[in-house]
Amino acid sequence: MTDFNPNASLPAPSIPGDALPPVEQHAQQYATVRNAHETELIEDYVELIGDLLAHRGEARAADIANRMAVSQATVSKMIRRLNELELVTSKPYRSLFLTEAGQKMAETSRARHDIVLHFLRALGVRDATARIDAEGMEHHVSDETLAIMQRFTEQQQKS
Amino acid sequence: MTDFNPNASLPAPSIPGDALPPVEQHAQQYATVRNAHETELIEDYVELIGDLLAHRGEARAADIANRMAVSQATVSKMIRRLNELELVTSKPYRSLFLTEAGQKMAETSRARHDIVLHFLRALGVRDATARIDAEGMEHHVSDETLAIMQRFTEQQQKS
DNA sequence: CAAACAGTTTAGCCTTGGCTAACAATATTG
DNA sequence: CAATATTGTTAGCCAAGGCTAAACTGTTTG
Repeated sequence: MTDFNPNASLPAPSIPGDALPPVEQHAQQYATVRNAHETELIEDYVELIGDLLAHRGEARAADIANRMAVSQATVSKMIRRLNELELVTSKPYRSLFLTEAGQKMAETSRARHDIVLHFLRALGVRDATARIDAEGMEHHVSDETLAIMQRFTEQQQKS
Repeated sequence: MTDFNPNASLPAPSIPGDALPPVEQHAQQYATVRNAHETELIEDYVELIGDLLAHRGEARAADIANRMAVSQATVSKMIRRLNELELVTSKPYRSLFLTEAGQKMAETSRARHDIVLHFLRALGVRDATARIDAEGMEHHVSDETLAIMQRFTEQQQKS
């Protein structure tokens, strides 16, 4: 460590208490995030398919492509994966449907999503912003935090 | 739409107000998330490098690999990208340093991260959980929400 | 000061999740 | 009912972000 350090001055360790977490814990944080990323897209698809079925009665690849702002080819490929994972059933040129497992996942995702969305609104975030943030955040909120968010929202509504 | 619909009954549209958002808005949500994903890892690296420099005086590939729970090869490849993006400077086999742009990004990320972390703690989330959640959430929280979180945390501390 | 160890880089592989272009099937409509 | 429009699929491309194995550099130490 005899290197000249051009960053030596800033950013200064703002708060002494904010030292680096121990390596194992730090590693755990990143690993958890990476893990979430793997399932996140799958969940988004399943959740959207569930919503389309609930609100429209059918879920077509074209709708998904439009709503996700993604090409139909991408959706088609993804549907194959969802099939392999046994989350959806699909006949070519027909609406998609969710398997048992798919429905369970859709409900869980939807519930998560709603809790986060309602929480953000209860906090005072504008609706459009809340929707965007919720979409990104939902996969990274632990059950513990989720429970707290729900409680907060309920309390807010009472007053 | 003459298909038999095995999912017709559930999940029922729980709240009438929770209809699907208009296509453009919906698409915007997903696009924003996809966009965040592209920069997210970069920001994590830069933020971590900044932290290592601040707390340890140097940032070596091996430390990053350990803290991110990722192979050194992966870090090495990533550092090449960060170099191309002119966020870090590196001489082979020497500690990394941040460029101007890198420092700015590190500070912004750090600030974001801290706001989310302190907010979660103020909400009542346990420290270990808050750290994990913050790591995942930080890239998906809009400036608007961030401001609200900060205000909330301050209020909480006053009482 | 040579050998061993630690740290770094490179090469080459894999999967994911995008894309476009070309083709195939279904639906709509003149 | 044929032509056209819409929708879905396939093939083949790309970049990102992982990995292991092997080669190389630098440091430490017997």
